[in-house]
Amino acid sequence: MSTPARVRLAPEVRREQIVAAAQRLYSEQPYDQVSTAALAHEAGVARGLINHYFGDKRELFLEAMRRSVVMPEPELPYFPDKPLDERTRLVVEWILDAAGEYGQAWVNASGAANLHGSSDVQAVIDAADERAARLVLDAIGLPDDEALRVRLRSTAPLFKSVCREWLQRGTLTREEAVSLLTSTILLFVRQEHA
Amino acid sequence: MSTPARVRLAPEVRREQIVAAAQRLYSEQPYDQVSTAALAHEAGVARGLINHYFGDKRELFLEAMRRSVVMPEPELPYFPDKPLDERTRLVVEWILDAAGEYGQAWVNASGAANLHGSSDVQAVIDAADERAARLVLDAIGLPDDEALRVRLRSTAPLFKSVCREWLQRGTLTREEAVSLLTSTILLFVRQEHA
DNA sequence: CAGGCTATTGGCAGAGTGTCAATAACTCCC
DNA sequence: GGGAGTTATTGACACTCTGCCAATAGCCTG
Repeated sequence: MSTPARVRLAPEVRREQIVAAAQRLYSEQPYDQVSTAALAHEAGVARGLINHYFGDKRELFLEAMRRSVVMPEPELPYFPDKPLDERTRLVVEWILDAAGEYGQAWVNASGAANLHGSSDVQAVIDAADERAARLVLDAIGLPDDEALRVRLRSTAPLFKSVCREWLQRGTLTREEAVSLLTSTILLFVRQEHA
Repeated sequence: MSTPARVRLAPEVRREQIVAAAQRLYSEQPYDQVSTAALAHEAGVARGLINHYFGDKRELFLEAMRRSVVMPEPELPYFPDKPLDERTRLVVEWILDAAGEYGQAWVNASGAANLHGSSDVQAVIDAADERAARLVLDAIGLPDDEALRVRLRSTAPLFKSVCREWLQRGTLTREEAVSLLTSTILLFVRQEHA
């Protein structure tokens, strides 16, 4: 055999490998139906290694979630010369397209499933929403103001639920979704001045 | 001792007792940190009884969730003589007050925490949101139209996130929350005609 | 008060989780 | 090229948790 029974990798590489496997499994089954044995098997690794790298099954789950939940980073469109509402519409369209291609993970993670007030899962999602709000604010060309960011991040769950109606249920058209969300954003960022 | 070691109750009573205990525990700890032993102990019951009544630990969790997640039933205000936007505002105020008194559970349950597309938890929340949309539509005095209900239920997560900003983080005032949500509802139910 | 119905229990078997000392892959240096 | 050291990786062990089921004993009815 060309590959020895045991392969030794750089820690970061192995970490990635395990997280990737976790993302794969958790995209098909909920948390408590995925055993550490299954996770280890999918990653092609001994079960103990999961605890070595992540300490905890839950911690690995959170790490996988952090990756799946983040809005795709890159260049949001920016058109300084166009009016605010048009810039906003373009940003919304960009987000919806990204959601469409990028997969369901972002759409499906809109809040805490447990009833617990401050859960670790909620913290992960909050961080992602906060970051998204920052990016959008920047793309629209508004200052990264505390009050503005509060308003924008509270619309993040709305984005996800509207996307669900559009993508998964087909109860809204893309155009309707764009229109509703654009108007909402404008509503939220403008009402600050009132 | 006045109470015998074993007490025999009517099934519905015992069910309630167990669900109530579960609600109590799940409001403090996430799902996978609550053992069936703890649930049974809290309810003052043998562990096996949980499986007898609910079959599954998960099923008990979902039942507890169903109760915590539902918007308080009763009479939403209704003022047929006032204009639409004023009626809407009154309904929004009623909901926010209810959220304020009623506790955090409703606010905290805004979506699925796992990455899994169609989760059982999501189904419970969807049902609650659907029902809430129906109630609100009725209170505002609009017809229970499919298209309208789609729009309204997609705003449910927004209600929850705005309430979180207001109640838990204090980053929005009550008045701001009322104003933002009222405008959003009007936006969503009106844009249908466009 | 006896007998039956069934709510309730306790213990068992299997699966899952975290820990830890032992193992062996890879590197560095001679 | 080979030996020693570093540390990534493993496998087994102890423990907890879950679901199941036959045995038990409240409560009701006659």
